Amino acid sequence: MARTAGSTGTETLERLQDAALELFAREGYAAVSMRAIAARTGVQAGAIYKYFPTKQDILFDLLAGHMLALEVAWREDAGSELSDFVRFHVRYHLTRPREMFISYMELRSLEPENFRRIRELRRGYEAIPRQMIEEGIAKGAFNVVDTEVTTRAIIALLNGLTTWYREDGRLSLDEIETVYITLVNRMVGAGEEEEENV
Amino acid sequence: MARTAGSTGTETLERLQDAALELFAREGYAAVSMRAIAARTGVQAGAIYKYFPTKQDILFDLLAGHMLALEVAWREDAGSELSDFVRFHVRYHLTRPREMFISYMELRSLEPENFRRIRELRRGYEAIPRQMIEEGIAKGAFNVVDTEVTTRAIIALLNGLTTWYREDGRLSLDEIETVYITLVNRMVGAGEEEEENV
DNA sequence: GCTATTATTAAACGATCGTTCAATTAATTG
DNA sequence: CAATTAATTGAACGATCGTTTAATAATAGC
Repeated sequence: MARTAGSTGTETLERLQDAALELFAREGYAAVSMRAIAARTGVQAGAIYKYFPTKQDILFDLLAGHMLALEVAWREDAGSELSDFVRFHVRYHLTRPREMFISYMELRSLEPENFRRIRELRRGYEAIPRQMIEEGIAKGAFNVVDTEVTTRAIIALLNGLTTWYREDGRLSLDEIETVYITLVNRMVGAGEEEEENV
Repeated sequence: MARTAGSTGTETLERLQDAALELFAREGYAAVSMRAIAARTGVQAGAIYKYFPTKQDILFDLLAGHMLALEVAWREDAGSELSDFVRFHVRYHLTRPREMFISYMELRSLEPENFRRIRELRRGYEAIPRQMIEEGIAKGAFNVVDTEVTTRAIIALLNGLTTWYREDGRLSLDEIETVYITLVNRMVGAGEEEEENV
């Protein structure tokens, strides 16, 4: 009942977050106990409370951290075309499938105030393709039947990656990226001649 | 501690299933207690066990029932075109948003054997658009970059409806249906002239 | 090498979980 | 109207939940 040999705060914190990420992604927030997270980390449940005040905070920190990192990453290599966004989104998320999965799967496990905060971050990020689509339409580069439905459908398509993508699958990241860019270009009715120029 | 006035088995069963459907959709299977389902139905928790041997069976029956009803409904008004399937899928699910939502959200809450059974039903249903896409390609009516990714993307697009559709939203069922048919036609590269003939 | 400080354990808290069951009443049957 | 069956209650079961806390060992600072 005391400090264990070789333990440091930062390392335990990282291990806790990774364990929680893995378990939340696989079994869902509500189905994962603090003891399960602790066991996977190699500590007792009580030790978690040195790092997180509540179980809810573990989830919130994971989601908020992901959304903030996502925005930073976009700002670092942002492009102006919708295809730039699609490429970025696919590439970023396929290398972080667990974060992507819980980020849209566990929204409902957030308490009201936490939910509102993550939803705002989400809206900010989704405003990027939304604006690109609207500008493309305004410039006459795109041709869509309904802006709102098309935008939502494209966002759903991109988020839907989480439901079928498996890291060990036969499909390469490059291949998925290329196909998704083509699909989105077609959905917005981008000029047919250069449609395949991805 | 006895039978209540006016109670019948079939009505209580229906009320239990509706309560479970609503709660599972809103809070998630793991976060819903038997007592919560009972309270919404207007009975005590113990009464549920006259109708379901375990909590897991409530979920399984809901998912299996939905998948079977879905297949029956398709067989009743099946078409041969991909757009027929899209129309059917959108229309069927938008009138049953809770069933649609838990059917793909709560797969992971199923115990292994139950999961396998529902996954098989799901594969059977998703084989319908898959085959339509493959046939369209074989006939030269469709033009896709990658059959597998395109098929998965279209299925994800259709299932993604659950993530943003709200019954009280401003968008009409007809409007969403029409846009989705156009989007899918574009994704598969259906002949441009008649693309908009939905 | 002593002293803080940090990290952790192990036990315990009350609450809630899924589930069981004997008792009991309402409805049905003959 | 009596006997049977169907439906439900309410209490209880042990297990597990998130969380708290006192004790204590390992580390870091001087």
